[in-house]
Amino acid sequence: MLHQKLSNHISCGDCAIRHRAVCARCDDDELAQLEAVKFYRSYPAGAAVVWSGEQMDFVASVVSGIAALTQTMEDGRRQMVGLLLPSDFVGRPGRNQAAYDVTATTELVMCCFRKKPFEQLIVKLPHIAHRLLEMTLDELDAAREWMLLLGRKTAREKIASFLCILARREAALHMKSVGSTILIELPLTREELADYLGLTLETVSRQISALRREGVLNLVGKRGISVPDFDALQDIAGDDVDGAILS
Amino acid sequence: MLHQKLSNHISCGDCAIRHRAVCARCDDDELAQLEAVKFYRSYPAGAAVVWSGEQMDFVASVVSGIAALTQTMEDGRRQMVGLLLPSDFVGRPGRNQAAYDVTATTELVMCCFRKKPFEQLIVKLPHIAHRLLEMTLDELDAAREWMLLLGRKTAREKIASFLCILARREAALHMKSVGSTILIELPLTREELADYLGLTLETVSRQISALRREGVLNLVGKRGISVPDFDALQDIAGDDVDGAILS
DNA sequence: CTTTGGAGTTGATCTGAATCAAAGCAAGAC
DNA sequence: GTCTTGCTTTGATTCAGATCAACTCCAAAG
Repeated sequence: MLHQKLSNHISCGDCAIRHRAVCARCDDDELAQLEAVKFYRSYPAGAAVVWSGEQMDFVASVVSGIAALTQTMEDGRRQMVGLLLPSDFVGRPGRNQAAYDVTATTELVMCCFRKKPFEQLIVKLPHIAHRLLEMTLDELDAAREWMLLLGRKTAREKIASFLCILARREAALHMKSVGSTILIELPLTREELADYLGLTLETVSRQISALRREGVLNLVGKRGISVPDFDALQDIAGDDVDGAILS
Repeated sequence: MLHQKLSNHISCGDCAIRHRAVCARCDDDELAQLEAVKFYRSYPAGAAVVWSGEQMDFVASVVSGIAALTQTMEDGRRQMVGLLLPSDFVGRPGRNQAAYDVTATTELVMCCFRKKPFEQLIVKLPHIAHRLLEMTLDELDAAREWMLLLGRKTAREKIASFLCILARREAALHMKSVGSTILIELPLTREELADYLGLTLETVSRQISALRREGVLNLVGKRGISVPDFDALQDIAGDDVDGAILS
């Protein structure tokens, strides 16, 4: 990695961007500058953050909760093009209009920076630009992985792939190995899932049911899914596992 | 834009990256440093530049010709995830292995930089990182546009969308308005087109034939396509035209 | 010239996912 | 309690695009 491994050596605790996106190398003075243009916003589940084409005078980092980027065609067909998890970045420096609909799919807290001063800071503090580049490249890789899913995978594989991603994340968060049973909390409704995977909500429901019948997963309420055998799921996902890149 | 509008104030003429990707703000000394780690490579149409997972000790910029990024599943299903046009950037600073198969779809010339020294230059010359960020964000937007195409558009719309992109590019290159008849030279075979659009080559062929029968386009040889009425094509593509973002 | 082979087209058939339609199920409102 | 209401599941049917299979075209090789 260009950047030293992310660390929490700056104690602040409440704002992901200070930890991850921006500040791993900030000194106190620089931090103070960021601090000056920072503010928080929170949204209830389902709320819109901005609509595509609207003025957007801030950039932001997700602190907690999950936000979705979606594109919509005139006739109503929708495609989710990004899922923003804590520490992910929203908004494009140098652009004034939102390029996508941004909505909160769960309760959401974002740490925002007014755009003008943030852009000035990018120029003044080169390591912020580096970190942004690093993050953008990661998003680009994720988007390309998703293109393979959208273009070539079957409904069954799409569902399995998505659950695999959530499961890996879950395992990483709790520092557990992916061996034992993993409990996933779906952050999306069936319809949102369909919009993410390029399917209809009926197909999503059917495929989840099919996997349940086969014992690959168990439903825990409506949003919970437990995966007893992660390898089986990964197998169904059809992912090119050796494609894991070591940075 | 973060960066001042791209200009050719540095006269070199033979290398896109010096014009566009990197050097719009370089002074002579900085240019010399870039020059020292630069070399050219050319590939015939169809040649592989690198395979996914291989060691890749350089980054590069396309000078002329077109390269494709593709992902492949174990069973052979392929999805193209990027089309690199002149001045586009290949390779990720900080990563040693290629993440995708990179192949030349036409005769291709690339301007390469050895990776280690290039990475040092990124740190030393902040505006290079800015320009890379700018380019990566553009690619991310393009990828997300493509996700909508792959997930939600019909075969007919996919073909029309792709031709629209080529036509717009063609019109921009020749500084012509998109009003009159545009002649497009397809840089891909039907099979590559299918891999790009998430279709089979038969469907691609059928849809092109259908558009020809309807008079939306004319075939000129095998690779040439003329579009008498660009608006009609754009209409079929179903693009959200008002989504055009002003930077 | 003929042969060969790669690229493209076209046709017949099949199938996975969409569409249309009807229940089921839980949580909150009243 | 029972009535909404939003989300989800399930079933029947349809259809766009995949698959399988010929066939055409053209350029390069012999």
